[in-house]
Order: sequence, then C-alpha cells, then structure tokens
Amino acid sequence: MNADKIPDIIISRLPVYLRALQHMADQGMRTTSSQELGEHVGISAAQIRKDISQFGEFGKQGTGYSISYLLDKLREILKVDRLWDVIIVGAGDMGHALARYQGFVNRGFNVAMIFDNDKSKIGQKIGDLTVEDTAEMVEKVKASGIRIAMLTIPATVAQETTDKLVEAGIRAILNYAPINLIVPPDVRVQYIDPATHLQRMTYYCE
Amino acid sequence: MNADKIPDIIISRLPVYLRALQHMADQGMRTTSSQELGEHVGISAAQIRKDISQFGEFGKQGTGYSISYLLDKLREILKVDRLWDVIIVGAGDMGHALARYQGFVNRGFNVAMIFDNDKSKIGQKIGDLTVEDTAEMVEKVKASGIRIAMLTIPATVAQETTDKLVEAGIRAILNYAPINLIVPPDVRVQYIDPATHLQRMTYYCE
DNA sequence: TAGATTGTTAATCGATTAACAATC
DNA sequence: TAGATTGTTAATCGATTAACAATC
Repeated sequence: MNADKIPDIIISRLPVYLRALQHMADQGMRTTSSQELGEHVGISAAQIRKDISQFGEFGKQGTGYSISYLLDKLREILKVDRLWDVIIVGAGDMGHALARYQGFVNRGFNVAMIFDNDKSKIGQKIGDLTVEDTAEMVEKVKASGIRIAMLTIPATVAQETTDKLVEAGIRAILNYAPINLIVPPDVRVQYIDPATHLQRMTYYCE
Repeated sequence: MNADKIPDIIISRLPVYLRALQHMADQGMRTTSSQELGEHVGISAAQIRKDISQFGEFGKQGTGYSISYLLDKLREILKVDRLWDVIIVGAGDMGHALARYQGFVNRGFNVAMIFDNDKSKIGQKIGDLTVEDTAEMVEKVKASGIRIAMLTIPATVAQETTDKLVEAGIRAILNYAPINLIVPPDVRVQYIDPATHLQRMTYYCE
C-alpha cells in the first residue's frame, strides 16, 4: 500500500466502487473492467483506474479486475474488513429507523448502543437494543472503545452532545442534525441533512 | 443574476450558507462577514466571497453582509423562496421518519404524498398523510405536477421505480436506496446511504 | 498472435487561495 | 478620517482526462 497521503476525494469514491462491486458479485459476476464499473457508478474509466492504482496493481491487462479480489482489497483499504461497533445518539424517528436498518451488518457496521435523554424513551426496546440514558453515555462509550457515532438529535443540542462524544473517544460522526459541528482535527464528520440535499437540486428545477 | 453557467460545486455550498445564516438570524444576529460565516461552516472567507459574488454584489465593504438580505437572495437563487411539494416512495421505517420530519417546511418543502406497494401499508395514516398505492403513482404524480421525490425503498426495486418517477415528471430524486441510479441528463439525483458515509470515515480510524 | 485493458505519464481543466484596490 | 471588509484578479494548487506503452 502506498505510504503517500491519499486525497480525501479519492477515499470518498472507494465506498461507491465497493458498493457497486458487491452488487456485481451478488449478481454472480466474476470480473469487470474500469469501463464497465464506470458505467455502473457514473465515473470515467480513467479515473477509476487512477483511483485504484493509488493502492496497488489490482488489475490485469486484457482481462480487467477480479471482482472478489478487488472487493477484498477495497474492504481492507477502507478498514471495513472487520465489524465496527457504532452508537446512535437520539432515539427519535430517525434513530429508530437507523437502529432497525438491516443494511449495516454486511457493510461493516454493528449498532451496539442507542442513547436518549428523554426519560420516557430510556429503557424502551428497539430490536435487540435498549435505549440507554445519555447521562451515562461518556462513561459507557469510553469503556467500550467505540469510535463511531450517528447523531440523530435536535440541532439545538448537537454541539454539546458532540463535545461529549469527542471526550468519550468517538472519532467519526455521521451527523443527521441540520447544523455544522465544530470538532478537533482528528475527528471526522459526515453530514446527512435531507433539506440541504433537496436544496442542492431545486436550483436546477424549473 | 449571472447568466454564465455556475459550477455545481458552488451550488452545493449555497444550502450550507443558507442553513448557517438561518441559524444566525434565529439567534438575533443582523449582519455577518465572510470571515465569521466561514468559521461557522468551515469554509475559507475568500471562497465564500467568491461563491456569493457569482450572483451579485450582496455585501458592503467595511460592514459585511446583511443576514436577512443574503437569506432572501440565497433562497431566491436556490428557488426555495417557495414551498415545493415532494413525494416519498416507500413507507418503511425511513419513509415514516421522513414523513414525520418537522424540518422540511421552513426549508422550502412539503411532503404531499407517500406511496408503497405493500397492501398492508396502503391506507395507513402517517400524520396528515395516507399511504397510497404505488400502482397509482405515475398517474397521481403527473396530475399533481410534483417534481421532487425521496426514495426509501429496497435497492432491488429502486431502478424500476426511478424509471416510473422519471416518466411521471419527477426531476429531482433524493435516493436512500444503496444503489447508483441511471437517469436522463435532465434529472438530478442526490444519494444518502449511511453505510457509504460511514465507510468514508473508517479509512481514517485506527 | 490479435484484441483488450491496465497502470501511468503528460496535458488539460477547474477550483482554491492570496492579495489588494475600492469603498463603506 | 481610520478601520474593516468586500469583490475581483492573478497565482497557485489540485483533480481529471487523454493517450499509449506494457502486457495479459
């Protein structure tokens, strides 16, 4: 693997390749080319080859890429060749939907805990999980060593909760609250805000 | 307004500025600078000035930007100075969570219909909405003139459903299904896939 | 072998940043 | 006026694309 620093924009495309390759493998395909993969993900063949070649020579001239081999390599690069425990903070509608989502486990994630500060929700069962008290969150997350959180709480309390998550050792946050979070440089945040995503498209609507 | 084609990467930042300005306005602030706004959204002051200046001269040297004026202008540019009807396709957990989400209305969107093909869900009430039969979707969406859809169905049926949406006149799709959609060039798609977003961050986790 | 496709280089294209005159 | 901050230009930086030798 290349020791140089890989641009984040390349890293951001790898999960898309991974997902498409997983889909191809599910369909029984054995090999693919940068051309074919590009058509599936809407990215040029040249860019796919360049992206992949940052990490090694995984293809063969004339025949392309072995899907299962490239899957293994991408999972290894993205570190999803293991199962990451994650927590959910906020047991509202969105927290519930994520807690019940079946799509995490075969993509490398396991929802291990869910927290809320609403007394009426604490103790409630969601599938295998029981809603725990946010007051105990820092302690429990520290003890668990969990590094990844999904935030599904109101924007008003998102920053203070983020500060607690960082204190608890969380290093990656998937933020569903419609607010920009301030975090130390070693903490990553990804934003999911449906209204913001929709507003990116209305510009083009007549 | 500038008649030149504005790069999509600039358009994609405007909703983030809009959200931050709305937050500032809610806090009672009247004016801001590119410097201050930049600190809120994690973008350089120079870039914010350059982005905004694509559309006109909305600031004043020495004093910065009037928040309410810039809000008005950004809403106008993004066309969210009106209320867009949107539909939800798929009344599972995620569809339910979006149907109940309170954050759309003051960002320019109104959930007008929700569809599912599961007989046990059709007729079910979700807030003010009643789940309708996907079989009637094309007809009803055509009649309504609605242009925007949120897709919360399994990946296996996402492409065929997308084809129907396009036929029905939908021009913007917020896709929660973990699959790349193939659409004509005049249709926009935004992707929300929590597993993909998480996989973008595990690369950086130890 | 002939055809296909990779990995990589160089050229192009586009986005970001730094700097500063204009001006509120 | 003095200080602050915009809008814009030019320079820098980075990403994408095109092309092709290498080779399966």
